[in-house]
Amino acid sequence: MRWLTAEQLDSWLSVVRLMTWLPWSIDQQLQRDSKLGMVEYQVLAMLSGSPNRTMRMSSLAEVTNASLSRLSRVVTRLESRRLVRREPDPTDGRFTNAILTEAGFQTLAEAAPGHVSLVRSLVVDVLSPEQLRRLGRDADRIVARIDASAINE
Amino acid sequence: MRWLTAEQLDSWLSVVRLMTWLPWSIDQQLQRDSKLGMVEYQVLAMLSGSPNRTMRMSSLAEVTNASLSRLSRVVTRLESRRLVRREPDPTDGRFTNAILTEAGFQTLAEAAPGHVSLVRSLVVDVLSPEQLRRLGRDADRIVARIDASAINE
DNA sequence: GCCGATGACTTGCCGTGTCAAGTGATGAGA
DNA sequence: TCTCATCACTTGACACGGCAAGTCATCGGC
Repeated sequence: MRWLTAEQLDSWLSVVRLMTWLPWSIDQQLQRDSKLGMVEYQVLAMLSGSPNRTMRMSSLAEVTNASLSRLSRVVTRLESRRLVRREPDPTDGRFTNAILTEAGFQTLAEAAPGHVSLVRSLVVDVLSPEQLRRLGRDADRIVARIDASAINE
Repeated sequence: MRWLTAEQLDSWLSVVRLMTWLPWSIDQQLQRDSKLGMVEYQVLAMLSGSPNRTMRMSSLAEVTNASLSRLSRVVTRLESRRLVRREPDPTDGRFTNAILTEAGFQTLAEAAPGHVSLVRSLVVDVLSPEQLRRLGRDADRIVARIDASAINE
C-alpha cells in the first residue's frame, strides 16, 4: 500500500478545499442575487444557448451534471416560477422537452453579469491564461479517469 | 461587462465538472466500502492525527470544511455507531471534545487504503508531481480569493 | 395488430444540510 | 455576587437530492 507523501497530501487537501468552497461560494452569490442555485443557473444558461431555447430533459441532465431525478425536481421548481415550461416531444411522446420562457430568459440575463463577474474574480482573473488552460486540462484528465472507472463499475 | 472567451468558458466548465464529479466519486467509494461519507472520513482522519485522538468540535469543523451545525449532526451519527465519543472539555465546559474510539480507529484503518488508492488513481497518479503541485497551488489561490471576498461580506 | 420489453422520465420516502432559534457554561462589569 | 453578554455548540423546521418503484409512450417480435 503506497501512502501519500506530505506534499501530495497537501495538494490533495487543497483540492478538497476547492471542491468544498468554490461551489458554496458560487451558490451563495446566485442565491442572494437571483434566488437561483448553480444547477438552476446552468439549466437556464444551457437552454438559452439551444435552438428554440429547448432541450430534452435527458440531454439537459447531462450538460448540467445532474441526475435525471434531480433535474426533474429542479425543472419542477423552475416551472412553478414560470421560468421554464415542459412539453412532451411532438414527434415522440417518450421525450419531454424543457423550454425556456421569456421570463426565464430575462432572469438569466439579469443573473449572468453578477455570476460571470464572480467567476472572473475568483477563478479566471486569478490565474494566468496559461494556468487556467492547464487547470481546465487537469480537471478534464481527472474527470476522464472518473468516467473510465465508472464504466468498469 | 467583460464576458468570458470560449476558451475561458471551456476551462471553467471543466472545473465545474470536476467539482461535481470528484466529490461524488469519492463519496461513492467510501459509502460502498465503509459506509462513510467524505466528511465522516475526514473527521476520523483528523481525530486520529491529533493528540489523544481528541479535538474540539469547532476546530474539527474548520479542518473538515464543515459548518458547526453539520459537524454536530455528523458526530451524532458517528457517535451512534460508537466510532466517536463526545465529552465536555474538563477545563472549560463550553467546549465539547470529540474523541476517536478504538472502533473508530479500526474503521478508519480499514477505510484508508481503499480511499487513498482511489485518490491516487483519480488524481495523484494521473498528474506529474509538478502538475499536482501546481493544481494544489491554483486551488489555494482560488480558496484565498473566496476567503478574501467572504471577509468583506 | 397485440404484448411484453425498453426507454424516459416522475415521484414517494428517506437521509442529510442549512438557517435560525434555543441551551448551557463562562467571563465581565456593577 | 448577581446579572448580562458571549461563546460553543445543539436542535427543530424546512428544503433538497438520491434511490427505487411507478407511469406512460413506443418499439420489436410474433
